[in-house]
Amino acid sequence: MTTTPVRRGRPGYDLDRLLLVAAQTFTERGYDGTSMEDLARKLGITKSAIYHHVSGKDELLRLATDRALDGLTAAVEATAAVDGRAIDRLEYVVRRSVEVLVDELPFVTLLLRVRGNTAVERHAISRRREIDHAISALVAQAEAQGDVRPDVDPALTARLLFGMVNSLVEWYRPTRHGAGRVELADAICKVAFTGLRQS
Amino acid sequence: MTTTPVRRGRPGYDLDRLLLVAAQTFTERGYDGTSMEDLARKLGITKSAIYHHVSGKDELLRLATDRALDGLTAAVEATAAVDGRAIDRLEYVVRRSVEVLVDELPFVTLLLRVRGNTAVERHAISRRREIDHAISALVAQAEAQGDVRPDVDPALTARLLFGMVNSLVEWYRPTRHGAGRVELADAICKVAFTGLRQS
DNA sequence: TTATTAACCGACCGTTCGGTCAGTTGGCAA
DNA sequence: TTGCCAACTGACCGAACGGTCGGTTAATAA
Repeated sequence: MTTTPVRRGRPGYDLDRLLLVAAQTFTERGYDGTSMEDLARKLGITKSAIYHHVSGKDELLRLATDRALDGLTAAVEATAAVDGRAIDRLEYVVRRSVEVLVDELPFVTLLLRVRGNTAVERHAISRRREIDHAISALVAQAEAQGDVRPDVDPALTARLLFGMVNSLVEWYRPTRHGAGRVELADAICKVAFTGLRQS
Repeated sequence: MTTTPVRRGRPGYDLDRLLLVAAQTFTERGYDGTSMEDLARKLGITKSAIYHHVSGKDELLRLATDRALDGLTAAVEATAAVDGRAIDRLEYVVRRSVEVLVDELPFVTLLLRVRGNTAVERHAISRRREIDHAISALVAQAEAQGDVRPDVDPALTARLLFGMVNSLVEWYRPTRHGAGRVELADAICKVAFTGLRQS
């Protein structure tokens, strides 16, 4: 059981609330387009107060992207525990990924915008690449087992699949309390695995 | 037959070359992350020389995104001339879109990163929305004709389809002279229309 | 040769940026 | 009621930003 740590001193923002606002604003205005003043104004505190919580702007980015990556990594790792054919594990990781995208939308959206111009961004991209490789290997395995179409390169298939899944951050807007999360995953799996054509 | 317009005065960069470097750099470092000095350095000219060609940074963005939008709009409009069922026109517009994405990669990539924080960005998003609506209507029509699966909302289907298509800008890197453009469109159509599952 | 024209240079301006620092505020435990 | 400590403030700094301007360079047309 998790006990709330004893909060001492003057109450105010904790890191979680700060991170959420930072991730949302970085996504909305872009990392470079967001000034520390912008964040401070949204939080209702001064710029220098932010430096009480983090060492600088790039630590905000690091913590926010790490949060998304931790969720996605957990989704991929949970897949290993699923038994069955590779294609079943693939569908499972798609469903888990959709859940993470919805639950951690501001952080995953930010992650998917990162391009690798700073050390923090390169670290995030490196972690993303590991996840992509794991999924790509899963697709290749499913193809070797005869469950994925053999006429398309598995690496390309994996990219198209997660191109579709990740596009979620471009248009999905949360309804109250993540309603329809499962229905969304259902629809994505239907279209991705059996195609949009009526057969 | 197009005649090259008579170039007078001191030779140097023209708008096209400038736009290409601008689009590439905006994509790589982000619009706000790119300074006019950065562009000047890449072009081998001074910052002020850029202002001879354009009125300011945001005009560079406008011209670059317009170029992508003109290509995509042309792809959608060409679809109207195709006869046959709606699903055939849908496949046609996917293929034409892939061509545009490949041919105008730096400009389309930039367009897909734009978020709507300035007037120029909002204009680009507005034009994009028109294109999205046209494609969404096409999917709805194909579903009404019984050629697209009826168990997924057509608007969602359209988003997933072009989520997949547009993801191309995230991983596609040009081979010399656009080789494999058709094969790429083939693979995307296969996966999108009939699914990645071997049936 | 000369006029015309496009392309370009370098110094400069006001503003905003990320970040620093010495001090102040306020809730809680003892 | 006192002492502690996390949370926060406001003034400030050097650097980088987008943009301006008056003048210069190098091609072509006449």
